[in-house]
Amino acid sequence: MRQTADDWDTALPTLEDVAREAGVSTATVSRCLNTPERVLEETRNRVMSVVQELGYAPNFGARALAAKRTNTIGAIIPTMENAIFARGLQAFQEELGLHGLTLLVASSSYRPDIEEEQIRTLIARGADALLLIGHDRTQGVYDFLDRRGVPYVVAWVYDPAAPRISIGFDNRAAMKALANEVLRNGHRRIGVITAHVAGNDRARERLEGLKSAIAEHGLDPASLQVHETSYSIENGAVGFRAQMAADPPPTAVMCGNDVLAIGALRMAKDMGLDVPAQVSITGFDDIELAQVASPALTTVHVPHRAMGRGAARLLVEMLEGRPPPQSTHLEFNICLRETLAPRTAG
Amino acid sequence: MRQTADDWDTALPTLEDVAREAGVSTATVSRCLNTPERVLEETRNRVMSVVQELGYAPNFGARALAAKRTNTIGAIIPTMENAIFARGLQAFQEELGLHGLTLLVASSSYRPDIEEEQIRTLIARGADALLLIGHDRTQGVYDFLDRRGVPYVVAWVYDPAAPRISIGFDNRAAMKALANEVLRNGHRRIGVITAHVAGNDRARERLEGLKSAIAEHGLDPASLQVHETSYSIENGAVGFRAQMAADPPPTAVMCGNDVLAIGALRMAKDMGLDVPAQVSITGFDDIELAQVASPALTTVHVPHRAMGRGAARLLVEMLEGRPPPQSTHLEFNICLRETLAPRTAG
DNA sequence: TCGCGCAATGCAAGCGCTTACATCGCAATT
DNA sequence: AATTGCGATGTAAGCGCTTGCATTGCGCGA
Repeated sequence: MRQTADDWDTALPTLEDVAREAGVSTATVSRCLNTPERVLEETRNRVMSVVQELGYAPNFGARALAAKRTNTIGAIIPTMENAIFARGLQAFQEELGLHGLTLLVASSSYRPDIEEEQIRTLIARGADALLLIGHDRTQGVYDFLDRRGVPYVVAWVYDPAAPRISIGFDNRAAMKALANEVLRNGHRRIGVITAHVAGNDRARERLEGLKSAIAEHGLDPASLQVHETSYSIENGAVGFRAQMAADPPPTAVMCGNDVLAIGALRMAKDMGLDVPAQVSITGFDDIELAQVASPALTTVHVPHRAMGRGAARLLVEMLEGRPPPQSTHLEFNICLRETLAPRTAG
Repeated sequence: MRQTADDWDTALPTLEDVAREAGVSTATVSRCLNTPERVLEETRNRVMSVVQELGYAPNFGARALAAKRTNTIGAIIPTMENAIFARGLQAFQEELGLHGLTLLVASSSYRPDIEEEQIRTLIARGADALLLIGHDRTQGVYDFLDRRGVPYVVAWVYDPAAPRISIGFDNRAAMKALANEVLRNGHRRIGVITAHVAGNDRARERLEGLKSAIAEHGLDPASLQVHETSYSIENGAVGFRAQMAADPPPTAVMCGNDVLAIGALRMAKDMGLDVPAQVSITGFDDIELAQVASPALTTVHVPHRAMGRGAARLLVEMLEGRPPPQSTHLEFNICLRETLAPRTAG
C-alpha cells in the first residue's frame, strides 16, 4: 500500500500526500490551489511549500471528473496550412492562454464528414467549448452540441440572421465590393476560380456577392465562367489556365482566396501573360504572400487575428455563464495593389 | 434521483444508464466500447444499439481517471504563424488521428520561459506525450518530464549525440552546404541575418555551419557581419538595410529563415538594388513564399511534413511501450533558384 | 455421467479530486 | 457572561469509468 511508503515510492504525489505532509486536510490543499483567497495566508504558505517540495501536480482526469470541466477549448479548422487559419488560431490560442485555457485542435481538410467526426472527438476529449468555422453543417451536429450544452462560436462569417453566435465579416459584401472595383475598371468578361461551395458557406457567399455585383451592373450572372476546385497554389494555376482557354478569354480572373490567386499569378507568368496589362487577377484574405508576390496582389484584407482573439473572448464569456454575448461584426478592407488594372483592348 | 427519470431528465446518459437499459453490467458496456472482441456479438449489438439510442458518449474525465491516459498528445511550437511549423503540425495531427490520438497545442513565441510554462500546462492538461522543438531547454524541464514518465520527442533537429529521441535534419550541415554555394559564387563579404540564438539551437547550429564553411575557405569567421533579430518579414527588411549600411556592404546576405529572407528581398527592391546582380540573398526552410517570390528565393528545403509525421509515429511507438525507437535522420535539400549569383564587381 | 477448463459476464474497488455541509474557535454584540 | 456570526478548516460523498477477480454456464473428454 502506498500509505506505508517512504519517499522511495516512485508514484507521483497526490493531493493526499501533500495534505498529510502539510498537516491539513485534502480540502484545504485543494482550496490553496483553486481558491487561495479562501485560505489563511500562513496555512497557504505551508501547503504551497510542500507542493513545491514534493513536485506535486494535480491529476488531470481526477480534476476534470470532479470539477466537470477541463479548461480546454476545441477548435476545428479546415487546415492549419493556410496562413489565415494558422494566424487566427495563433491569436485564438494566445487569448485563451490569458484566461487559463488550453487549445485542442483538429483539422477537417474542408470535409464535412471529417469535421463532424472531429467535433465529436474533441467533445469526447473533454473540450468545454468549441470554435467552428462557418455555419455549414448538418442540424444533427448542432443538436448534438446543444444536447450536451457545449458552448460554441462560429467564426469567419457574420450573418445576423443565423441562430448562432458568430464572429466574422460579411463574405458576400466583401467579394461584392471587390467585384465592383473590377467592374469599375471596365472588365466585363470575368472568370472565377473558387473553392468547392458545398459545405463551405464562405466560398458560397463570396460567389454570391460576385454574382450580385455583376447583376447590378446589368450583366448576366450566368455568363460568369466559374471554375470550382480545392484550395492550393497548384489548383489556382490549373484553374487559371482553364479560364484562359475560353474564347474569348476573361480579362479579369477573380479567385476565392489568395492561395488560388498566387497560383493563377504564377501560371500567368508561365504563360507569358502580363499581369495586369493583359489580364487582371484578384485574391481574397490578404495573406503575407499577397504583399510579397510580384506584382503585389489586389485582394481583400480580412481581420484574422481579430477574429481569433474575439472568438476566444466570446467563448470565455459563455463559459463564465454570463448572458449569451452578441455576434460580432468585423470589417474587411479592399487592398488595391498591382494586379488589377483597367481593361485594355480585349 | 436520476434513477427514476424517464427521458425527461436532461442530464447526459452515463455508462450505468446504458447498462441498465441493455440489461447488462457496466463492465460489459465498458468492454463493448474498449475491447469489443471480448464480448459476445449478440450482447454487443444490443449494447451498441442502446448506446445509439441514448446518444451516450463517455465522460472524458472519468475515463482519463480510471484508465490513466487521455489519448491526447501535446505539442509546443514556437509559433503557428510560420508556415513551416503549421505544416509540420498539420502532418503531425493527421498522423496522430490515424492512431486515435488528439492534438493539444501551445506556442511559445520562441521564449524559453513561456515554453517551460506551456510544457507544464500541457502535462497538467493530461497530455500523454509531448512534441518539442529543438533541444535547448533547462535540465529542470527534462527532469520534470522524466520524473513523470512522459514520453517526448525532439523535432526539427538531429543530433545523434543528444541523449534524447529526436527527428530532424542537420541544421549545421544544411547551412554549411548553402554557404559553400555562396562561397563558390565568389562571395567573400557575407552578411547574416539570424534569429536570436539564445535558446534556439536550430538558429545557433545554422550560424555555426556558416562559420565553419567560411573558416574552411580560409576566411576569418569573426569577420562575418551578424545581425540578430526575431523572425518576421519586417525584421528581415530592417536587418537587410542595416547590413547594407556597412562600408563596404556585403555582396551576399544569408538569412536564418525564409521569412527574414523575404523581408530582405523586399527591402532590396525598395532600395533599388538588383537581386542577384548587385547582391545575393538566401533563405532557409523553403516555405511557399520562397518559390513565389520574385526573384525566386535560393534556400534549403526542409522536410517539414515528414518531420511532423515521423514525430507522431515515434510517439505512438513509445506510447505503446515498445522498446524506445531510434532517432530519425532526415535529409535537407539545397534549392538553387534565382537570388544567388556570382559576385560581380564589389 | 461427472468434472474440468474456458469464455462471457458480473461485482465492486478504486482512480484523485472538488465541494456541500458540518464543525470549530474567536471576536463582536447585547 | 452568554449569544451570535463568520471565517477557516475538516469530513466525506460522490464524479463516471476501468479492470482484477469472482462467478456462471457450457462444451468436451474420460
